[in-house]
Amino acid sequence: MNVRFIVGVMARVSQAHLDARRRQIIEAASRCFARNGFHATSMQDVLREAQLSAGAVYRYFPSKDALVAAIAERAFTAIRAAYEDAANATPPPMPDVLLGRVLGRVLVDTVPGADAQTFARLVVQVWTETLRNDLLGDTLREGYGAMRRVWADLVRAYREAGMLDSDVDPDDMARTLIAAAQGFIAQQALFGDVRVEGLQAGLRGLMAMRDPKAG
Amino acid sequence: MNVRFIVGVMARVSQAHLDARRRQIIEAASRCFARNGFHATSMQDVLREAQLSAGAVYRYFPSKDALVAAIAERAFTAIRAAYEDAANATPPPMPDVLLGRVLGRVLVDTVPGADAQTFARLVVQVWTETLRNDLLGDTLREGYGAMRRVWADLVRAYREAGMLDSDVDPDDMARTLIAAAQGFIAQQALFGDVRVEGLQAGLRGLMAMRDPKAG
DNA sequence: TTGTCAAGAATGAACGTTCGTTTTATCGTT
DNA sequence: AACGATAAAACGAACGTTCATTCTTGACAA
Repeated sequence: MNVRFIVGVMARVSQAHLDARRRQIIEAASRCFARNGFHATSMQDVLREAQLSAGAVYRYFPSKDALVAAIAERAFTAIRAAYEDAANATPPPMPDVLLGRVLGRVLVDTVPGADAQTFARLVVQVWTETLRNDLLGDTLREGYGAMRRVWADLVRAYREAGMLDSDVDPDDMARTLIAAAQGFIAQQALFGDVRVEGLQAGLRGLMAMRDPKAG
Repeated sequence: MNVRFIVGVMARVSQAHLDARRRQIIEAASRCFARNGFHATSMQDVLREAQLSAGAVYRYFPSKDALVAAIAERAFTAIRAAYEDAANATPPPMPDVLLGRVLGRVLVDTVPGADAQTFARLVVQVWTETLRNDLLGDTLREGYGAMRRVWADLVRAYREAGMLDSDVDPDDMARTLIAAAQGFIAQQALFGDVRVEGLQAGLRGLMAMRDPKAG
């Protein structure tokens, strides 16, 4: 018995070909899913978009669910990286700069092939899928929890640097900043006419507010 | 010939009964759709949840799409009313109070039968449906545009009252406030452990920030 | 008040279609 | 020639919807 039977025989096409096919499928499916959602998109739709047959696609992904999971994980990874990179900057940038970096990276850099709105739509579709897929839900909650902790540390750094005149709970403020980012992504998905600079201006406006009735 | 043949005979059951049935179907379907989304929920699921037969449901709604549309419109109406009521208060409340009123009303008052997370999940599902249903998409964009105008006026009122030390574009700031609300709804849907008071604290934290490098 | 009856309300099995997936045949590379 | 990669047809299952039928309601005659 040849050892190659254990480790597998050489593939008939190059690894680069296999990788390219896989990416071709994922990108075509992403476009379909962003457009119509995971469940209103049929495998036939994906096959047509990828210009591939059923047999070809099912060689790379064992099921539609696996394809959905792969695409969701891809989105998770991109978003989490963007959030963490932005938070790692020292000294901590002001919220408008911080969110600008996160959203600039998420909506522009992560998907070179697709436009920002397509990716934003995919993100919203992934949100809904996490509501019914416990595995995806756990992944999302885990990532969100980690992000909240990192950003809460950032809020503490604001206070220590004298940039924040308030004893606000760092976790509350982290959640609020993340909510602003999520809302921006939702608007990008739903309306498509948003600019990161607009959100940044709005945040600076909020930071410039004061209550005349307060001390 | 009796005149009743012209205006139609009396209904065999009371209008109250018909209204109750219709509400029963809508609420059962809302629970299903919030749980699994519009397309991963089968009519059989809805029938089971409503404890009704197919024929009964199809007497009240001509198709699944019509049921989806009715539920989406219902969510639109509730949300738009919450936003506009909050903005009509004079003098304009600070953003934390404003968003607290919107979200308190949207997530608590609008759906007495369902809990806040169920309604939030339904809202996110409606978002994704507007991406593929042009009719719903137009309704959403129309409502969002109206909301932006109302809230931009509110930002102008802030400035005139001396509560906002910035020449920020009112529309940018309106979008940002709405984004915060949308992000909160997303978090309520996805994680379910959010409190409106937390968002309000976070907004007050943002308003208490200042850049030591700036003038 | 009670009994009768037409019509509306509700049922659930069955329909045609489309789904995700599998199987079979062909192509292309080594 | 051999075998993996792809195409294309075909599969059972599940979908939304329909329809022949049964149940229920309420007006009206007695």
